[in-house]
Amino acid sequence: MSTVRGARARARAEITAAIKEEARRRLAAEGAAKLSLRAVARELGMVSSALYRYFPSRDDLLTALIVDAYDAVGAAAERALAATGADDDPVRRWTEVCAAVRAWALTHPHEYALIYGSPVPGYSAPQDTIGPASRVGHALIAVARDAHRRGAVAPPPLPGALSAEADRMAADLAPGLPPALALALVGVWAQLFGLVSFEVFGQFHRVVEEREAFFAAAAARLAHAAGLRSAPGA
Amino acid sequence: MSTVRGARARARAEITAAIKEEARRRLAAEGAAKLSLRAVARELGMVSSALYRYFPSRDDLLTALIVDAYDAVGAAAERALAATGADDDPVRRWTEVCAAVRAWALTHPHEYALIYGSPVPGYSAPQDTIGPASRVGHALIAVARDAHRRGAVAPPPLPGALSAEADRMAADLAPGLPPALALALVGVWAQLFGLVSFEVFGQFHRVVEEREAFFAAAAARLAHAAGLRSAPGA
DNA sequence: TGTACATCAGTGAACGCGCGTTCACTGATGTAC
DNA sequence: TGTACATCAGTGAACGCGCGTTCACTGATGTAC
Repeated sequence: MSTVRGARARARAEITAAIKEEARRRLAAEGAAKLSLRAVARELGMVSSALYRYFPSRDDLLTALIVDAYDAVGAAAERALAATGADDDPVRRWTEVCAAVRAWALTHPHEYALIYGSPVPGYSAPQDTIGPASRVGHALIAVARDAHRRGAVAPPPLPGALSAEADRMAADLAPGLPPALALALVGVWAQLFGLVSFEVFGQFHRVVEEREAFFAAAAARLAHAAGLRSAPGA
Repeated sequence: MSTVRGARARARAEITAAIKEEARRRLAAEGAAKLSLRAVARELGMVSSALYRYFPSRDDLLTALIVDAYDAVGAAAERALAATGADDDPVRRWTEVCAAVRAWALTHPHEYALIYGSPVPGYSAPQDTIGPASRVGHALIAVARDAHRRGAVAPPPLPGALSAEADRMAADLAPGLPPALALALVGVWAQLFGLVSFEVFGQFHRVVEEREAFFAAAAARLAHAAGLRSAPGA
């Protein structure tokens, strides 16, 4: 039972959490490539070798941070999704999920960079990350699925050369949805993170000033580009 | 005269180039955060202190690499632009510029990461980078400008809340073009790099297989999203 | 054309520093009888 | 309930390593007269 565990297990969970918390702080200060076990230990008042009781190596700590970050942004997207009803206007639901992703990214820029920025060289993400990594995408698919159920989607025409690809995408990611919709969703999913990354990474410096309104408008256009329409009954 | 300079100046230029070349190789191996002057020197058979004759510090070397990378991807975009005529189909021109950016990114992933990935922590880009950084954007604007001249643009409607922002963007970035077009261009510019980054950084792993065709279709949709239309005379 | 001097590239040692990881250890906490 | 033992967290020293940057220096190349 995880709820009725001994003092030792409780202490272990608490210290593991404290290590990750401090590591996130170091991430902000130094970046992922320079994240150092010794610095984390020092800040925590521990000796560096003590961390090896919790994480077998630096890379395992990094992996834990990556999984946590994917989970955090995924949870933010899912909360935004859950805060709207399946019968709400699909375009509005879509933009709210997008806005939640953006808000999380702006408040956690270094964790965002960890998962959507340049890959950390020499580090290759293990299998554990692929589930959490797909949560945002699945929240977007959920919006599209509800819209589709209500007949509020009109996906853009599918180029012939991509019809097999689109079939595969639909089967893998969004079973039951039209292949053209699945293909369009993958495209706008990537484009959404282009908007967020440019804002978080500073490319909008002196280019976009009214960032919130700009993003909201762009996200709504992404919804349309994916084929979502404002539903008749909304 | 830079063409008739002495042996010393010529040697200096050559060695500076060799240092940057080796640094780019190290970038691929270690990533920007871990780029080390000593490793570059070692690989070049020099003593590490000798590099200080060429770059006053590690950060200055990084800056030079960043400027070079922006220039390289900008030049690739401009070549693609120049290879098409102002009277060619705007959507085709657009996708060819986009394809050139993608091709450069795929062949220079680490330099791409340097400029469009997570910012290097502790490093802040100086003024010298902002000119080169805008070259891709300006190539895209050039496509839109020619299309506009021929009446082949129909920018999407401008949300009222963004009309001042759009005016400012047009004045700053694309004088003479309709504000709604300027605003849309900034959005699709960011979205283009979302597509490229997801491919280069591995987010398309097991998601997109037919990457070239997928990208071409997405880029063409971006052109439409910005308001470009296939021109009547094309 | 020849000489004296200034400029510059590159050397090698040294500075003070931080890193990941291992290992034998101490002492406290938990478990089984 | 009490005791013996096993488990575990944390210590501190050590390993071998790499880093950026400074500095006084040597010797070659360029410049001025």
